[in-house]
Amino acid sequence: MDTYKLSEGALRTIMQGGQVDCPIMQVLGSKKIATLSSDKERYRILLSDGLFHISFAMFTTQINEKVESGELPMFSVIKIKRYITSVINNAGRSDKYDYPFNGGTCHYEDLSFQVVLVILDLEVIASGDKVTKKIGEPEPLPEDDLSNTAMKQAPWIIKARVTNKSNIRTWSNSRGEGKLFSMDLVDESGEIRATAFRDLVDKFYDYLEIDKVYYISKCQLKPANKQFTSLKNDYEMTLTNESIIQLCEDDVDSIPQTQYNFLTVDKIGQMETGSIVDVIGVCKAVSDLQTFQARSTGRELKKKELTLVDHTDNAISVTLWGQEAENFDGTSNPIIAIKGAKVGEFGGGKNLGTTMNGILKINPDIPEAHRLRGWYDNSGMHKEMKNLSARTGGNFDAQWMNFKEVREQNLGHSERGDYFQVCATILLLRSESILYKACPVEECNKKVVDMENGMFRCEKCCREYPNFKYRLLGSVNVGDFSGNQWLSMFSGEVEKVLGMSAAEVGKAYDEDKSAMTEIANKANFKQFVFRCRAKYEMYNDENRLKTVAVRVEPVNHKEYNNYLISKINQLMGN
DNA sequence: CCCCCCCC
Repeated sequence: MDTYKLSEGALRTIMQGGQVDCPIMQVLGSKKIATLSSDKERYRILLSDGLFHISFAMFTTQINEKVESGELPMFSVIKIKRYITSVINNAGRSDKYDYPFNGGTCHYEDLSFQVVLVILDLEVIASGDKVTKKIGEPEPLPEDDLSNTAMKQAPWIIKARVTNKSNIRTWSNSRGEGKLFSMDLVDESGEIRATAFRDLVDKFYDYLEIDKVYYISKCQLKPANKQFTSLKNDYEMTLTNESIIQLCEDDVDSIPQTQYNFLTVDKIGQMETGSIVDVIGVCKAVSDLQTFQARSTGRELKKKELTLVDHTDNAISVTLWGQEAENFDGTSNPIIAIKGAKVGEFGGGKNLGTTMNGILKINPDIPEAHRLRGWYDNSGMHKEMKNLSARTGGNFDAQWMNFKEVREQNLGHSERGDYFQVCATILLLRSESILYKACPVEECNKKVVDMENGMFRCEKCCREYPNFKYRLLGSVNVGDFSGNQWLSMFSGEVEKVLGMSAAEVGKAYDEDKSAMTEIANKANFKQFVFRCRAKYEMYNDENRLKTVAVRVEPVNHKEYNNYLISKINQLMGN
């Protein structure tokens, strides 16, 4: 009689998630099993690798035919050419399980599952009729290994630490109303956000505590909206009626605490307004608590502004709100770590604000904090910082508007002018007086008088120069769906609109004085975002509204669409 | 299914 060498130990490797290439195994038995969802027959196979055996191997339907046609009698030796392991849910079996997990134990009463080996393709090495007996003395694969595998492979169970939990919030909009809370979860592999709605809030909110570790199973996964989270995960979880959450008190040290993706302060200066970032720095200064009314809601708001600095020698203002502001004490220059701070803009400077989803920690016990402590106490505290929140003056906060709103709101009466930005199309750029000869002095730009003797006189500098520089002056009619408006622009903005430098336009003029119309026409029907300052100014004894496009930029469609969407929501009363 | 997070 022939002897057959089986792949001893292969089952343990496979059932623990490992790979074995074409293992040789022996079929020790098969049993028809009832299936609810399929009308096809299924077989549960007792399978041996000579060392261990398992009783929950399965064949695909095609291979089942081999069983039925008698090609796989008991004791057959097979080469498994393709296989997968899968977890099936035995809900309803109501077994009590103590699942060993990462050295600890997890108790489940209502959750039961099984890892099965599904054989996709096989080759019969020897028919059982020929082999006729069990090879070796295989024992059942130890339960511990299986349970571990089940825990690791089941996509619907995680062991994670709750690093943040929101307040319960209610909402009401056209799609309905309800309440919700969300939490941040962290395990060795990463982080994810989970949200519970409506009655699941009552079911789980009090049970879940920040910093504790839980087994969480059977949640829905959906793509995460990156706009609203700084967590590094493409998905987020939604709790369902099936979800099971179980406190885990053993072996929780291996589950990490909050995971940060810190940006240094200098980098925050380059972030777009509205982005969500993690930051760590030293609280160099803190304002008093300020109380004021929100203009939009009339609600009383409380805030504290602190100045955060780091080893890049940059400083940024961070606004804390409400309770967090009231409780904050920055007198000892603590290290502040914030996960999920929102980048804002004011007067051309950048700032940060804490948000509902963010976490603020004071003097956290993490390496970055210790490094910053050392840096600040040794040298940082004496250094001069570049303040990213400083108002640059050239870049004022500008509300999105359309021209109808500009007209209706009667802008231009304030001392420093009223700023707005509008997405509009150039209808006409006047070609007359578009070009002028300006003082060659860097910062002057005053129009010079041609002395007709090769010299150019600047009235501002009270000097004559042998040269001049060309500059542009724009008078442009721009329109959107609601109206149009004459704007004036200085040289740099006209250059952007024309896609030509002032020197190039000047050269074209020198070569052909009639070229200006054609050049000005290049601007027509181009679309830009015009950031404008409207201000009433006296002109020939007449108080006239002057609107200057202080900055012309290509349309940032993402930002503009966000504005339009919020506008639509407003109109719908959301 | 939320996603408002405020002010100068």
